[in-house]
Amino acid sequence: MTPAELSQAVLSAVRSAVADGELVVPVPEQATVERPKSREHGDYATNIALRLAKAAKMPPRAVAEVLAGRLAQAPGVARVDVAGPGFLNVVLDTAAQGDLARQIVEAGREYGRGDAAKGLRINLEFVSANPTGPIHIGGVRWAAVGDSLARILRAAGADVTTEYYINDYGVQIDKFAATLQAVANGRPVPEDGYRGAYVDEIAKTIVEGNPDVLGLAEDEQRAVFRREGLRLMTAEIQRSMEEFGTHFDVWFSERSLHESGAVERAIQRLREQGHVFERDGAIWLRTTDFGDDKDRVLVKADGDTTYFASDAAYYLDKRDRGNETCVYMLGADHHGYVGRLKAIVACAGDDPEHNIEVLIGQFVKMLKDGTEVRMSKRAGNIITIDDVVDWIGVDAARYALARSSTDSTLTLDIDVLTSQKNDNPVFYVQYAHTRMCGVQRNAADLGIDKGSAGDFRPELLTHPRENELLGSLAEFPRVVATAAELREPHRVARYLEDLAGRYHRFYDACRILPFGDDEVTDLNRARLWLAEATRTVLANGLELLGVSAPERM
RNA sequence: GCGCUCGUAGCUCAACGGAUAGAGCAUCUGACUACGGAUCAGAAGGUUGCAGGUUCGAAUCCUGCCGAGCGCGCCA
Repeated sequence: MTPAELSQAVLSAVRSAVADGELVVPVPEQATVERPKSREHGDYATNIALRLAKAAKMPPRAVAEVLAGRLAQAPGVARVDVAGPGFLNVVLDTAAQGDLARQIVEAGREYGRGDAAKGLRINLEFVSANPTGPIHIGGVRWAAVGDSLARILRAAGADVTTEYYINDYGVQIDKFAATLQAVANGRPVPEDGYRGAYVDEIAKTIVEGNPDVLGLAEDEQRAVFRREGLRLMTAEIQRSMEEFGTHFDVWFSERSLHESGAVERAIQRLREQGHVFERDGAIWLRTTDFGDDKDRVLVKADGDTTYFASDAAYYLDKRDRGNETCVYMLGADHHGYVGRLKAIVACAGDDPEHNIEVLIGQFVKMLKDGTEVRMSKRAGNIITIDDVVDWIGVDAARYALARSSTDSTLTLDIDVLTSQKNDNPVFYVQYAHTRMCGVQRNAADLGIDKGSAGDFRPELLTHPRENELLGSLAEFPRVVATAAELREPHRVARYLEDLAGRYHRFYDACRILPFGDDEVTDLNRARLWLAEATRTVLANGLELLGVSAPERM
């Protein structure tokens, strides 16, 4: 008995009551069924009566009374009570609930996957940091969250392309090249240049790879440092991302948009849509037609195209590649772009409510000795993705960054990260997984097998801890679907922490394997099914977060 | 000034409009001669920034105020 099946049973009860004339309401499309916080409220509760009360012109409790008797007849339902303002509290038949363990074990890696986002072609762009330095802690948050979101959306059935936009065109790259050139020549870093050990390393690498470069004319030197600096830094970022378990299907070059003429074509297309105009010698897009607070320049009076023009071209390119929805994950410092990005979509004749989604995430704040560390790429005091991985490893880093909502700023204490690595909840989750693996090893040593599905006796799983564990396992598919729908990977992490806690408490209260030379009972085998089901969900969930599920720790 | 986001336990953070607002860390008290104690049991900790409103019900939605971060270029 899954929540989805129970939800259908609730709707059947409503239909039945309506058919009998005891309830005069339109039958709703969905009925929410949730796990009550308190076990006294049964295995599941539904607020359907509260929702229908107004339409039925009846008190909520009266509606509940009408539905309770009918719902109690559903297969797998043991009892239905009316409680509080009109909730229906449902107690499941033990065997019906316990059978879920078998379903999960048999589904294996497929358990949790669904079709909530089936048919959607989504382009997910995240990180996209300038290739003028290593990825810093802020970018790492997007790497962890974005990559998890891609995995979750795919689990929900979506066709996802992950993408990194390389800003390899424009003045920032020029400044980076100038910095490298200055350092290589032993000159001081320019006022608006970049600082940090990585600058010295890259400059050194370029000179080693191009021994003659310092003999070239200034302009020619600059070109070499520009080209090589960009190449090396991009490769470095790609290496960091892959080591972080974050894979991008497409590394998209901004410069390629200019070289291929895509920017020109984009402006032409927008012109044909009737939203382009000229003023003061520049070419503008009338984004204010679609809610932007001011119009935006596409081509400056000096003839250069703007970054905004690149954005427009990039969006159209993504769409031309078959992406139905383009998701942008941006930092809080870019929230001002939302209006103009949506306006691009609208100006192009697309639907800004469907073809684009802009997710704004807050910063990661770093604490050292109790005070905030202000980072600046220019000043060179950044904390990089490699630093964080060195301190706590990929698993702990990804988990720490992905377990909270991106709506709120996240504060990480460097002293805690570097010294007490055990306080990361990921270990709690991973340990639950290794515990089950340990039980399996012991079972194998003892020659104990959980037996075939036909011998599994789910009705023996009557302990309250077993019941709670089963209830949590049943939630997993809904958690994945909700995380995908709301674009909130942290829901998966929070769920896993809850599940791990229930497993640990079950493990503490319910002996799985027989003691000493005791006979192997059906209960032992039933618990092996339950434990294996839990291990499956923990592994599947950790996979969605890009975190390993170790067999030993 | 205008706009976006946020304000929840000492700290870090949860809670698709649902019942008594939850975890972890830190603090205190217990449980190791049987599945790995990176665990478990328990205690303590809150006027969800403040004030109104919407309704069966608000941390959540609306309005105003207070506070924090960020953004308002023919920069990228």
